[in-house]
Amino acid sequence: MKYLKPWWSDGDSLLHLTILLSLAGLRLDLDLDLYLLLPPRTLLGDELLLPGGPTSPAYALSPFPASGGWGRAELLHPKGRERDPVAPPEGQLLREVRALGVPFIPCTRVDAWLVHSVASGDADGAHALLGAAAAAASSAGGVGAGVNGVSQAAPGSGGNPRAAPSSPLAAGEEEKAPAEPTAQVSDAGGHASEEKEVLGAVDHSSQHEENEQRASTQREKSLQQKNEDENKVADKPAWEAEKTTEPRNERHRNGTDTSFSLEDLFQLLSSQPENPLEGISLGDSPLPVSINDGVNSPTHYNVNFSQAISHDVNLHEAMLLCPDNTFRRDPVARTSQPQELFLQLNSLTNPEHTRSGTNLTGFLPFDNQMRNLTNQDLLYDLDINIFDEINLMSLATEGGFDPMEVSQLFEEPDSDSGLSLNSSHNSTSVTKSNSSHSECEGASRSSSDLGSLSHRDLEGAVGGCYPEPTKLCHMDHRSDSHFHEDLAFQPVLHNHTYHLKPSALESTYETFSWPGKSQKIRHGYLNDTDRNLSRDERHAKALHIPFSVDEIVHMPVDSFNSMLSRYYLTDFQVSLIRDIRRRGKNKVAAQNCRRRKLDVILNLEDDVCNLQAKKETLKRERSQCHKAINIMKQKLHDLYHDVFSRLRDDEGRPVNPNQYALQCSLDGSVLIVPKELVTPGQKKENQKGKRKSERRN
DNA sequence: ACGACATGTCATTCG
DNA sequence: TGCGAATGACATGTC
Repeated sequence: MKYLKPWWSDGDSLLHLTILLSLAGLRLDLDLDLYLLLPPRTLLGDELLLPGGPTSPAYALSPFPASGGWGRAELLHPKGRERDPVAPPEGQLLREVRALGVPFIPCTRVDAWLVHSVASGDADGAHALLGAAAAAASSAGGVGAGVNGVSQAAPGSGGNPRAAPSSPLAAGEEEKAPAEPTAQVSDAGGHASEEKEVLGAVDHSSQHEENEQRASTQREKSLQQKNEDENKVADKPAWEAEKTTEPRNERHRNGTDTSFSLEDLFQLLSSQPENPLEGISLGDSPLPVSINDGVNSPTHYNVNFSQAISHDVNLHEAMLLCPDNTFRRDPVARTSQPQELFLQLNSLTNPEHTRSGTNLTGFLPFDNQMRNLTNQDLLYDLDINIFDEINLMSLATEGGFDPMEVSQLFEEPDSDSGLSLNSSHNSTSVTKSNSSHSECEGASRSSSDLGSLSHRDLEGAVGGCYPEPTKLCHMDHRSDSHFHEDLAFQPVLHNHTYHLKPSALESTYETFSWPGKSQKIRHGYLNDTDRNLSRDERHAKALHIPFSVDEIVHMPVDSFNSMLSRYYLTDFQVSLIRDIRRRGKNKVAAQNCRRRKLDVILNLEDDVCNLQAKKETLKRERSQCHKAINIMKQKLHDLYHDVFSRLRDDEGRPVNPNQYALQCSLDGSVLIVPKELVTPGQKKENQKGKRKSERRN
């Protein structure tokens, strides 16, 4: 446990709760479900306890921290509300919310949590959550000056909360004055020192025990101060603050107004459609809050929502896979989002009012609205895009895709359905997260279905979320509604895809055409991931073929045929799979063929070289042989003449070599034979040798 | 702009 | 007859 020492120590006003959320930390932990339970009448001087809080405040808000603590960020009530080191059941948490009458701040994904609550049957808890929201909305009077003041009070953020990590440090100078009873709005000057202190308290785990003791002591002190302030506030009705004509921000600045309605909060939220929290500067001073959730009696306390609320926590951004969602990116759309979000909230609480055009100020009491709600209403209205994605997924798995539909889908550049090639991947990740889903108490009655899927098989599949054959067959027999209900929990589960780059969904718009010679992929629409995929891989992905291309191509024919028979595949999918297999095999064959051809060419070239070398060698050998032969012949010729020069006839005269020849007999004897008697062959040889010797001479 | 080269694909043949 | 391998021919992308 870590105690965050408050940066106000005057203790004469209601507590200005500022939870310093590290923007960077939140960006890194966007899947954290953050709830801020802000106990009423928490006094200034109370210490902020972040159960299970590790080193980072943002991380400490995780509902499932590694330490096992219950990641609620709450103020320890001076009256001694004991922290609960053990994670309470979800329903208990919701009941606590309702019992306390405190608002929940829709940080990161509390709305997703709401879906989870509804889906898990905890309608009461969902109502409690919605109650606070609806109560705030019901009193909405438009975006007031206070809201604007808050929004304008974030010069350091530059309108981009992500770009202003230092904005919490840039809170107003006025807040440094301990005499200020309440924090001022619009002071973007800095809680620098305070935050440093807080962060320091968090980071130095070695001082943990010391901090805890100090916290305990200070809680006792603050308890007295809080009771005093509580009495002061109790004397001032909540509506009184509303009566004043003084601009809210001015009132805040002057410290004369210590109330801040949840309406203000939701006006802030609704004024920022893209990110309900975007316009709230971390440097904003605490806003006095007057809470009336429509269920419990009004309570008053001050919180610094500006710092308690995190950025980058819009449900659409956190849950859906639409990083390039025009809903968020389009500046024009942004301007229209406040009402849209508000209307969504309205429709959430009472769809009929929305349809009938009830304005924002015409809300029925929350309880009346909520009684008319069903879980399906809630699920439907929470985010229709989720079901768009689900429907398309089920279409792929159950009915297959019509080529024209697929083509139309992919060629629609303005499509904002969220269904994309990446979304299918996303579905995979969502499916994988069912394990964590099942960890949630009462999470889902169908989690076992999806949770039983083989991840190993899914990982290799091109199409993303596909079960094993037997599981798929089972799923096919389920009703659509059931299937959708299962998948409806996806947004509630941890979805880590919102860090995708805006280009991640560009592949959605890839031109899809059936394989053909004239086909040309418009790579401009492909993201880096899909650009690396082959055409067949993209097609298989688009048609949600539940096998990887490698499997399709390299699988033995028997396994391949049995696989096709085991899966419910459309003719279109089967045709594509067979084409993929054919093309894949032919591609390999072509590669092998070219490799062999190249090898043959190389071998032939080697043969040529070898033969040429051999030819040269033979030439040399032949030349050497000729030389040797000539030498021998010359020696024979010389010997011949030498022999004749020594020969004498019977009369002692030299023998004429032109008239006689030497002839070797078989027994080794040498005879002098007249040339007339020499055989023709011997004669020719003798003549040849004679001519050669003459030429040589 | 052009050619060389690599690669994928189709059509066809062959075993 | 079906299938896979092999291969020529063509198209396309890249350098």
